Amino acid sequence: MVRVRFAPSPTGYLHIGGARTALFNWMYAKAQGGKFILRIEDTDKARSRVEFLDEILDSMKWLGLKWDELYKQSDRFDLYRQYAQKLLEQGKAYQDGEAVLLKMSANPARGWIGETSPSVKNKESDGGPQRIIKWFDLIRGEVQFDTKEIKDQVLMKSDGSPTYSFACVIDDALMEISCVIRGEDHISNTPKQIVIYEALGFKPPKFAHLPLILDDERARMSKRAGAVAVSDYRRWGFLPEAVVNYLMLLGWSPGNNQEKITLSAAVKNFSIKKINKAGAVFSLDKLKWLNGQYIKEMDTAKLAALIMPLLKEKYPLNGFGNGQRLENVVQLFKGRMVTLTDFLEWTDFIFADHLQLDEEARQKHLSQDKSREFGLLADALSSLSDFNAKTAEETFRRLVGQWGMSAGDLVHPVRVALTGRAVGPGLFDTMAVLGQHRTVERLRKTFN
RNA sequence: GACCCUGUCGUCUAGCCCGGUCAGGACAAGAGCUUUUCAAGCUCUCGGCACGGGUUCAAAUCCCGUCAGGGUCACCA
Repeated sequence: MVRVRFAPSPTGYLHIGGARTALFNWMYAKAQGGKFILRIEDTDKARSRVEFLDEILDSMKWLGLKWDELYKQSDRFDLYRQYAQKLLEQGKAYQDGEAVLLKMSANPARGWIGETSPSVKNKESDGGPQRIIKWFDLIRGEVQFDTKEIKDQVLMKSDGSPTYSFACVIDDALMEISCVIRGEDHISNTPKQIVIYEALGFKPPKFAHLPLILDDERARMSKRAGAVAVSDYRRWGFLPEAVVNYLMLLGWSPGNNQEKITLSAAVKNFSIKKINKAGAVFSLDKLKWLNGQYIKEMDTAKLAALIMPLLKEKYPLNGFGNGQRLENVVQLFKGRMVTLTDFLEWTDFIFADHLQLDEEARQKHLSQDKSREFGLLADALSSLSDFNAKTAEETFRRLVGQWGMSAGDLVHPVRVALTGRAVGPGLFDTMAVLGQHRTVERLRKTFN
């Protein structure tokens, strides 16, 4: 039975790298028909906070990574104490003040490793029992460390709480984790933990160490390098499907040149052996591109439903009429949005109380007086009994033709007059979405 | 510094295990088409096997070395 776990510590928000670790664990569990376990490593009481726990859980749900079992290490302190006591009694650990340490080197007491593992080659060198610890990493192949690199490790801290490695080993063993999939930054923890497994008499699980996500400087992504919290991406208007899709492509590939791929399709294709060894630089550009693809292909009504709460937040007093009108606006901007928040930025001319005129656009397109044309166009448009993009365009082109102007001569000034900007979607679709009343009104007010 | 991990276009990657297809795709960049603007879309272009030795008829692929980058060295996780 495949059982994997993701073990975040609630001392900060869910990191984008952590999210990818969770994702690979989740995909592996699903691909193997196993269980995905979420374990909260809150042994550091001083740094752990409930707000962070809530945020992590929220982000996991948002990403769609549901867990089968949930544990908190703070509920299990008795367990860790019992195992520490056992090691003490067996002489494999010793006490230093209130802390409990695992015996490893010659000092203060000769190592137990040589005695309990007669099969391995022991070599007396600088005073300590020495051997090579190796494991077959599912991603990296064979990795080995010399025990002389490992010092006596603290198992239980002076305050009675377990250290990371001790709690981690006990939990992974007791929760019957079959494979530990975690970041590359844990490689050097692995031999230390294998030693603890042995001391406890547990069989170590398989290990798979994921490459790290790097920043532009090729260093591990950190808070100071920009956005690392999953919740930041959510707030900026990224879709969970896009974030998940992007993250899975960092260090893994379905192998068929497919870039846009759903979680369920990825699971079908997933193989831990196809995960890369080298760190991957995070590219916001590519994430944005993917997000834009998801938005373009999303059902308009669904997209409108995602945008509605954002609009209500920005314009608390606006009623937004019926859903159909919002859908029309969404339809108009869908093809050009990269994030959900782009929509808010571009549609203020529809939802805000007052039109904001971009100064540069005004100077470029409205500096010449076009009050005669605007007035006649407004009259013609207001007399339309069926006002829509098609009839507005016909009216517009007819007048422009009569005046011997080219369409462009009037299109740009009118766009600025209606939207406040020089750029935007097609003018007649914009008019349709703005509505007859406001279109006419803005045309009449522009030069008066 | 010690130990460990890694090295294919600027970036993410396919290919590597089982040597032989102009080293394929995507993002970004550049050009064009389309067009009432900006995007989008479509087409094209640019650009890479870190370096040096081997092995071999043949090396991105196998072996060795060098260099470069990263990670870890807590009573933090």
